[in-house]
This record gives sequence, C-alpha cells and structure tokens, in this order.
Amino acid sequence: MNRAAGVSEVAADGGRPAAVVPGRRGRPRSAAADSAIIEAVLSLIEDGVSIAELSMERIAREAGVGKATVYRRWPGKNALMLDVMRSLDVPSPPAAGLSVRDDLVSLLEFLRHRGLAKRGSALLRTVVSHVRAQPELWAEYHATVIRARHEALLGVLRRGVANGEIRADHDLDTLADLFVGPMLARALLHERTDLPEGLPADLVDLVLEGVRPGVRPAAATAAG
Amino acid sequence: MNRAAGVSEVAADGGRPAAVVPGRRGRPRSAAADSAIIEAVLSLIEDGVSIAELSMERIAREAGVGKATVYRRWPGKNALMLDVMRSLDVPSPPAAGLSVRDDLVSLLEFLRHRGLAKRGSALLRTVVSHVRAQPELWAEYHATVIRARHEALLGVLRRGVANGEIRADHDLDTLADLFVGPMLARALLHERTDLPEGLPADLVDLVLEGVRPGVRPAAATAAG
DNA sequence: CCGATACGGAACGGGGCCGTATCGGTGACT
DNA sequence: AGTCACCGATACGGCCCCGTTCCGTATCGG
Repeated sequence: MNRAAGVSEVAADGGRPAAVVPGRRGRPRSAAADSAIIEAVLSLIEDGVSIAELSMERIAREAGVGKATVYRRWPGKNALMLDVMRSLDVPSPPAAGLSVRDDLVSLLEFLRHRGLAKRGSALLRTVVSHVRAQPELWAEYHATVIRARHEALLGVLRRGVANGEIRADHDLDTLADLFVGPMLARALLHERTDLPEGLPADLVDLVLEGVRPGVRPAAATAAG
Repeated sequence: MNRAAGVSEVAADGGRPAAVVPGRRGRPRSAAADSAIIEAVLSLIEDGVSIAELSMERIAREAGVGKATVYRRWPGKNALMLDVMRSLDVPSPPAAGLSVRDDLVSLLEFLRHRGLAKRGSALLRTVVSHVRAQPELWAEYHATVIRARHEALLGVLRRGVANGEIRADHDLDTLADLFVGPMLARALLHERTDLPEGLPADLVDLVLEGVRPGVRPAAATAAG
C-alpha cells in the first residue's frame, strides 16, 4: 500500500488498457480479462470494500486473473483506478435544445442517474474519495470528466444569458455551481444518499426563481 | 492497512483520548503526547501524505512518541482519525441574529473559513475522503458534526420562513442544500479549491433572488 | 508449422505494518 | 518513600502486499 505510489505513472499514457497494436504478432490481449478486472474492482467496492483494502492481488483474485495479467495492462493501482473511474462515465449528455430551463433539468437529471444514482452511489463515492485525495489522479480526472460536464453546463447557461433566461451580472462558473452544488450536497452530506425523482426539476426551478417568497411571473417583470 | 479494520472499534467510546479517570493511581497521561499525536497526523497530511500512506508507526515516529503511547489512547487508526476530524471542528457559529440574509451569509462565511479555507482545505479534504469512504466513521462524523451544522442552518431558515424572508413552499432540507451545495461544489470540483472572500454573500443573494434576470425590489441590475 | 505473445497460477525476495510485549526510566500521586 | 501507571524505545511473530519472474498452456500471425 505504502510503497510511495509512482507519481507520474498515470501521466505516461493516461491509463487505458493499452489499445492492441494492429500489426501485432502472437496471442492478442483478452478483452474478457480487461473487463473482468474492471468489473472485479467495481464489484469489490460495491460490496463495501474500501479502497485502502483493495490490493492488486485481491483484484486479480476476484477477477479470476493472474496478477501479471493486471500488470500487463496497467502500471499500478492508480492507473487502474483512473480507468475504473472513466468506465463509470458515459459518453455525454445529448443536450436536447428545448428551453434552457429544460436543458438544465435534463442535465441535472443526467447527473442524478449517472454517478449519483442509488446503486452507483456507494461506488462512485468510494472511488471519488480515493481519487480526490491523490492530486495526480484528481488532476487527470478533472481534466477528463469534470471539465467536460462543466463545459456542457456552461454552454447551456450561455445560451440562457443570450436569450434572457439567465441573468448576466454574475460569473457563469458561480452560476453553474448553484445548479450542481445542491445535487452534490444531497449526495454527499446526507444519510440517504439517493436522489429522489423530481429533485432536478425542483432544484432548477428553485434556483431560477430564488428562495425569496415574492411571487414571480414566468418572465421578466419590473416590480416596484 | 488491510487487517479488516475493527468495525465497532469506534462506537465503543466514540473516540477521544480517554479522559483520565479521576481516582487514578500512578503517572498521569501526558497531555503533550495527546496533542503531539494529533498534530503529527495533521502535519503529515498537510505535507501531502495520503491517508493510505499513514500508518500508526509513521504517526508515532513523526510525533516523537512510542507506538504504545498511541495505542494506549486509541484502539486503532479509525478512532484516531475520528478525533483528528473532530479537532478540526470548532465549537459552533455564534448565530448572530441580524437579518436572516445576514445570518446566512455569516453561516457560509463560517464554513468558508472553517474546513474549506485555504490552508485547511487539503487537510480537511483528505481526512474527509477517508472518513467518507468508511461507513462507520462517516456515520459517527455525520451525527456529530454535520448534523449540528445542518440544524443551525435549518434554524435560520425557519426564522426566515416565519418572518417571510424565505418561501415556505419547499422542503427546508432542500433549501439548506441550496446554500451549502455551491460552497461544496466550489471547494470540491474546481481546480482552485480556495474560496474567495465575497463568495458567501454573493451566493446567498443569488440563491435568495434567483438566477432569472427579472428585476426584483432589492436587486437593482436589470440585464438585457 | 514456428515464433511470438498472451493466459492463469505460483513462487520469489524485499518490505511495511499490525498489535503486543518488554525494556529501563520518570513523575505524580499516597 | 513507595507505588504504579505512564514514558520512549525496541523487538517480536505474523501477515499481506509489492512487482517480477518463471512455469506450462493457449492462440494468434506468418
């Protein structure tokens, strides 16, 4: 566990089970092994095994795979974990194009399912905890996954600013946090970590309309 | 690391370096050792040592203390970490009593300093990551620290509902997340994890007034 | 067919940590 | 003065893990 995990072992190739070189001699890599290993990690974590208790040996055992087969694909646990994280990510939200409000809802809805949903939640929380605590891994994950999501959200917000649905007098990054943050808080801070069905819509409307009671017409109206 | 960390070793006494029994014979426990140990953990983490790399042996070494001295106080690493977390917590926010809006700001301001502030941030993030990943520890920490903060926030919100500053048509827990979540998002998701000075006030006003541009009595700026 | 590379399994030497025990010494009680 | 629990230090057996290397076998390209 404590053998001073190689710092740059991730940056090397960015992870990934090493695409098989086309003009390759000999027996090809088994795709089954690839997924068996990833699945083993996920399954162990889902069973409540903390990351600290995960060793390469145990992972290989659970996957029914030789240790060498794991090391042939990843240089170490960090690189493996990074791929596990990536495997939890899905390509991208479609970004429908309805009203900005609806886009926001579906973006948060996407978050609700992915990552923060019931089953995956223990899983993602555990993995994220580990990655978060390791600067190298975190930087990589941030650049890969989080930034993409953030950009998607920013896109929607920009559209909202352009068409007047979103106020223009604040930093867009801050506004983005207003939408994502409550989901995060709910998933991380409370005892029940599953996110109820209607939450995204509720949150979006609340954030849009504000917490103050004053009644608002749907669109802009000069009050006072 | 992987010796199946005793599950209930925390619940026993809830941690804490074992208050010295009054009618006690012999040499009393050294309070200096108590704090040296806690400080050692903090210092190591601040130096970027991941929790997985923290061993009781190393902690004792860093603290200039015999291993036995550590084990005399805490039954294991989990209990120790729990106390370390607690040591990061400060008694409580004063809860001033100005306008509800101002109370919210100072509550978030309190959060900004405590826990999420610059220096403590790496520290708290690391420790929290570890605790979060261990259900036993998390439950304990949640019951002790998080619940208290949440209740304080709920109190302010209730006052707001009573005097009309806060809308009454939503779950208070949800509203609470609206305020805390963005702070969390900012501290956890971004690359710069320090929270700028004016953030709490900005957030509170944004959440209160809403993200829609429609002009409101209190807010001047009308966009587009 | 042959050489190359993969596979699962097992073993290797090296190392760190766990939690306990045992030192000689120390200091606050009675 | 005497007692007794503390102190730091050191050592212990046991365990697990690391990352590599070696098997014998399987499966590809040439």
